[in-house]
Amino acid sequence: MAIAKTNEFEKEAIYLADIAKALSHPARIQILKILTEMNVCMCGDIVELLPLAQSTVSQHLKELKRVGLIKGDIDGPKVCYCVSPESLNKAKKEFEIIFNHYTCKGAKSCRTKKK
Amino acid sequence: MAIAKTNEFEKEAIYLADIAKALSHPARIQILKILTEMNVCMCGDIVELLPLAQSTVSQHLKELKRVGLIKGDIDGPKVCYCVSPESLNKAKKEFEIIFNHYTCKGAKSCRTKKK
DNA sequence: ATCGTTCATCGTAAATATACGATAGATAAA
DNA sequence: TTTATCTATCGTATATTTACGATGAACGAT
Repeated sequence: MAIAKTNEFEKEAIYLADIAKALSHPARIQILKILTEMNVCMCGDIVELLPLAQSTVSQHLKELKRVGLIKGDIDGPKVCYCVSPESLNKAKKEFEIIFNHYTCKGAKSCRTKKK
Repeated sequence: MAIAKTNEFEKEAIYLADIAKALSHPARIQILKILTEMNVCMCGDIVELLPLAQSTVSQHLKELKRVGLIKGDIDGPKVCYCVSPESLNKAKKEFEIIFNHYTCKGAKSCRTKKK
């Protein structure tokens, strides 16, 4: 990537991009779905539901944990995963801000301003 | 990436992940913001507002175009970019579905089911 | 026809992401 | 203590992303 310029952008943009990155793989979207639909949260259960190896699923879980969207409680040899309602709510609100902001104002097409 | 397993996931998850990927870089978040705040849409304007070379900005614009979040109208030697309200709205609704779905149901913590 | 402007694309380099098997650590059960 | 189970991490291979400069294509203006 040559030299990452990540730090030269706006804080809000960096936060949103980071959440979006965590959501940018189908496996991670499905993991979020699984974690809420079943309230069983074991890694092994998820592995059975996805076409991926255990180690790969573990990596995806780690990425979701990194941004705080899920939590993992150690329960003996198992780890019990669940979504974090707080951070999911925060992300929801942040995304609403861009989406609403942009959809409200952005209706004017380029075509209209051709001089 | 070894062999991409992208096609073995659910359709909705693939779509959402793809939109999220397009939003997963601060530059692209800021581009969306710029395109709606100013209704001037030239690539050159955006280049001046971001710490990136023209060719890099062009690549980011291409990615946003790929998923349909923005459109580019050719206007002589210039290209006039603007957001696509329709596809932005669609993305907004899809994200609401996961976020609402997940935040409504997912409140139960792992801790509660320890047997 | 030539020049300047605007933008996309090409070529390339380096960083990240994705995926797997193998292994290690932690705990429950025997 | 030994064994089985569950998960994280390591090492590794390959694909993708990010970034830049250079070049090329399209157009307006001279």
